[in-house]
Amino acid sequence: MKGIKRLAQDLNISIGTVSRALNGKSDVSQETRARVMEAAAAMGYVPNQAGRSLRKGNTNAIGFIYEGEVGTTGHGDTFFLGVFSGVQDVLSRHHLDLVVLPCPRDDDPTEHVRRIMARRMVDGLIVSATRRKDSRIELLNRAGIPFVALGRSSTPGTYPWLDLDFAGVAGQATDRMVAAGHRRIAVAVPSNDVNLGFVYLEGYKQALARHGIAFDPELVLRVASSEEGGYQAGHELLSMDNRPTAVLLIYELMAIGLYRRLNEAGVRPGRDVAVVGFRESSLSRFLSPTLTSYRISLRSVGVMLAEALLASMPDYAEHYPMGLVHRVLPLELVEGESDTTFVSAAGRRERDP
Amino acid sequence: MKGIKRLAQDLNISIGTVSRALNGKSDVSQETRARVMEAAAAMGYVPNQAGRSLRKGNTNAIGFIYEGEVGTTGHGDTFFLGVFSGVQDVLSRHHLDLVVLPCPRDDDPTEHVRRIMARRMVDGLIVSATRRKDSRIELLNRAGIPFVALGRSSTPGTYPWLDLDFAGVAGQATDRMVAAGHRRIAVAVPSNDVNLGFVYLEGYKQALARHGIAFDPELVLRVASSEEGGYQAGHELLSMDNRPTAVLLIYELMAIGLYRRLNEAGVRPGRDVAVVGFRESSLSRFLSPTLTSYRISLRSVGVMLAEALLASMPDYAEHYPMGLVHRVLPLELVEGESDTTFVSAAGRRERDP
DNA sequence: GCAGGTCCCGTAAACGTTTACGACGATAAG
DNA sequence: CTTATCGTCGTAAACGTTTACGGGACCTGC
Repeated sequence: MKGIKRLAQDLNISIGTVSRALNGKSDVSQETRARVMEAAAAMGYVPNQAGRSLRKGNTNAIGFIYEGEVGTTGHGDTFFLGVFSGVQDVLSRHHLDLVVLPCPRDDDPTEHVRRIMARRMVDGLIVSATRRKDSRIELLNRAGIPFVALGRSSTPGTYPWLDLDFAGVAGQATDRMVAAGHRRIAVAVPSNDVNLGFVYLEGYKQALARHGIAFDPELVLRVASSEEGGYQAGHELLSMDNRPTAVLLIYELMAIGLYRRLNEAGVRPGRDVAVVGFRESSLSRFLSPTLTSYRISLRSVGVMLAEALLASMPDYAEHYPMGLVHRVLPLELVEGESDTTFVSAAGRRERDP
Repeated sequence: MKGIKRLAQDLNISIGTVSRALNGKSDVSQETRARVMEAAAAMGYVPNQAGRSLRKGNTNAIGFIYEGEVGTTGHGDTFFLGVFSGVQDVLSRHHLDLVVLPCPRDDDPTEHVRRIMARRMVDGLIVSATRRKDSRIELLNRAGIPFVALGRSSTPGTYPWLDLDFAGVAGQATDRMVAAGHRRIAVAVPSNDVNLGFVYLEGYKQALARHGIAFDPELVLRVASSEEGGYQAGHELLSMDNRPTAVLLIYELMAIGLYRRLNEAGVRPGRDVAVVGFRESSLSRFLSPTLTSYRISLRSVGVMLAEALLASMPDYAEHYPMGLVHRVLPLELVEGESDTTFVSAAGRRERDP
């Protein structure tokens, strides 16, 4: 005999009472509750999840959907572990498990979500790398499964989402470059249709418009969000006849490849070309020149994602009275040498034409 | 009405027959089997996992235990996503899910495993970052839960494990350095008691012994496996009175910090100091100088981990007739500039003392 | 015509929980 | 003393599946 039945037998109590005692229901005396708790602790009793799920219709698990393929997410491969960590911090407080559900690379993302839903293996979902028009969101909306999106989408519906302020950051970075005297500013964005690339480009365009600079499509470098992509971006940069004097990277890791390509060509990053990147890690300050970048704590992103999700789930909403979360998270500027050195150089160039 | 019952009702068949048809049991006619299959596909029936788990006593899920904290694993934070990807590739073929179970950072790892086992939420486990003496393994061994360890451990028991050949790699790298004329070779290993650090150091020591070079404990740099740790290693290196001419890094990412620290001091990596690192990513070849490193496909590590685990699980062993896996995976040398340039420099130094 | 075998299929129990419902005793109110 | 109220607890059904068991229909060979 196992589980709650064993516990009940040992204590000469009915299993119903044991269950009520463990779940903190009101109709059980203080004394028996104490006895049950003690006995449960003694035998290391942990409720069987399958039995509970079957009866209650939930699973005590939250799914995290991402795409395992490097470079397709617009983040590269170091992004998610930090986020997982934050998500798990919150979930563990509620005895919820994190189920990571990478979309197999030969599978259609929409079909992936459909299967997950059908199996009813999670109570809620975190879906990342949202596309500009995302049929997964449509699907989840119709199904009524609680979920939160990391990254906005133009797909309508009342669901919580979080996003990094890539528009703002692209705008600020552009402002910063313009203020330093740059006129031709290149921008490296993911080559796929992930939404953040679009958002990022918008911020860049609007900033250009503010400063009366015409948008030149040639300056948009569509590459992978990796070292490789950075190298590629450097390559394209160097091959332009009217070479840009600054370049914005959407992902920090790209700086490694970009630096290399520029150095190969004898072009010094931070001096001949200003570089700005995004995303947290200690990487930026160990590059040479140190990278000016916009930082955000990935763990905190994970924490907020989890909180936004729980806030939208009836069973947990009381702990997270934040309603429907639509939040754009700001990033923090960390000045490095990769563009500040250039400021004077650009200034000089401006001063004596 | 839902699930299999609904299906049975629609077809005027008993639910038992429907279940048998779906599960490919023998005692069901070809005709009814076809009808059931068709109807199931039509209504998009997917068996309820909770019901099935309760009855069968399994969960169709595999857990992956790792420690979320950056720097404590000996790998840093980009390691696992690649491995996950490979694991998932194999699991999805068997309709198994991957449940990622990061050990909360304020939690005891052993207690973490104990809880997971008690909840019976997975059919098998992959446990990473094994310690030299690992009580988690002891626990799992006693409980008889199928698991595979990534990284050997001195804890006894008959369980499958995989390991990267850090001993061999440290030995080869040392040989290589000695052949290039180096005598004082520093080595950077994780500051915690993760087993691979120990293994790595052993390979290094044995290689030294082969060449008749005395082991100098001062040359062992115990730092975090991160950019930061690399910087720290560089710092310690520079502060030595009799400075080593070569340094082995256990983790590629450390090279970034090391390079920076050396450059700050006007010491050129690859020329004044030879550097060798480990682990796959495109990082190595985008550093300057390109890093000589030992490479392995993380995805393939994941694939092998999953296969080794399934081979030890009765229900899946038939597909993976490999028995109990004890395998040390070799890494492949990728020559870069970070030590080859030095070969001649060291040679010169050797030649005219 | 009868024993034995084969092929399908239905019945019902079981997995471990939660929870609606009712029962019991004790106490309080009338 | 009766009746209502309250606090506590046991009973049993339900969640969706799988599977051991048995039974009916049909065929075979004597």
